Amino acid sequence: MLEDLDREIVRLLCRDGRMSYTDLGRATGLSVSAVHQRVRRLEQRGVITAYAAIVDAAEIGLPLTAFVSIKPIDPSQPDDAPERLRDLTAIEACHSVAGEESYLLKVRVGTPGDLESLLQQIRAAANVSTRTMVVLSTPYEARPPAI
Amino acid sequence: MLEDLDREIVRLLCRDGRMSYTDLGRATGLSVSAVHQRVRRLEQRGVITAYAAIVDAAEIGLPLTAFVSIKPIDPSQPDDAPERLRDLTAIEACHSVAGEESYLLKVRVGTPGDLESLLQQIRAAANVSTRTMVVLSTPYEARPPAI
DNA sequence: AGTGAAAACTTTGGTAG
DNA sequence: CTACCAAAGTTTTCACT
Repeated sequence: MLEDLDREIVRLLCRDGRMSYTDLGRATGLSVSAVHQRVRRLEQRGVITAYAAIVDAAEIGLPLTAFVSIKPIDPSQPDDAPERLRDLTAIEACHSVAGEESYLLKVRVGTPGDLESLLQQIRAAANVSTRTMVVLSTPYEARPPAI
Repeated sequence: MLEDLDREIVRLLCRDGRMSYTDLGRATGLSVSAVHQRVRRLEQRGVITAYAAIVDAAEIGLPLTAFVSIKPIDPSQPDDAPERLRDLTAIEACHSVAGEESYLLKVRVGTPGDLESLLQQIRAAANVSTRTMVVLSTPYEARPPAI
């Protein structure tokens, strides 16, 4: 699926997305231009999809995280909940899941009041019922994959 | 909580973690050194905690994502599940949650067989029962916060 | 696929407004 | 806090293997 050198490059960039090609070259035993070419290929193939700063949500005014699972109220309607919810930027992720409920959303807001109004918006926009798991603390998150 | 300029810098770096200080300066109207200093301060204050490449999990051999909620079998025992589970690198995130269950884990594995053995390891390591929501597809994920 | 080298650009630290 | 400068380092492209 992925060659050893590429795996190692991806592994390093998951741990430090700003690592320089010089350092990647040193770490992999490749020249700067060889690493550069491999990284570009990984980006083009869609293995690496983006680079991002990881931020402490509480520090940017979003101290309240929750997981919201949703269930259609009328299961005969077409299921386009992800598109209907796309503009609610408090929703960080939307996963289609097997089981009782149809989607699991991860949301981040500032206050319980914000969560309440977000849930109302979700229910109205997607015609769904919601079940909410409020996050009390996050021992760890966004750990790099074991590759 | 966070000044307008800092908010804008954080916003830009969440969208492109490899953006140069030169470009951040252009985007914010600051000089390179002013941006540089602000970014360093944001890192030191713990607002920006890391930079990471975002990777397509399927492309690196982890096509199966699941959310596993866990409940202690013996609620009188001390609750140190996060530490007991820390070495299971297939666990990407661990959130303490309000409600029926005590933690919600996000896990990534290669195959259903890997998920089965991971669940056994989770139950054995933390003395918990598990409930698993298998992810069928992910319309979106890791969207940058709305700040 | 890989290397090495040159030009353009970025980072970083000092100094000063 | 911000700006400017200059040295050191990095990125990017290209010719060659």
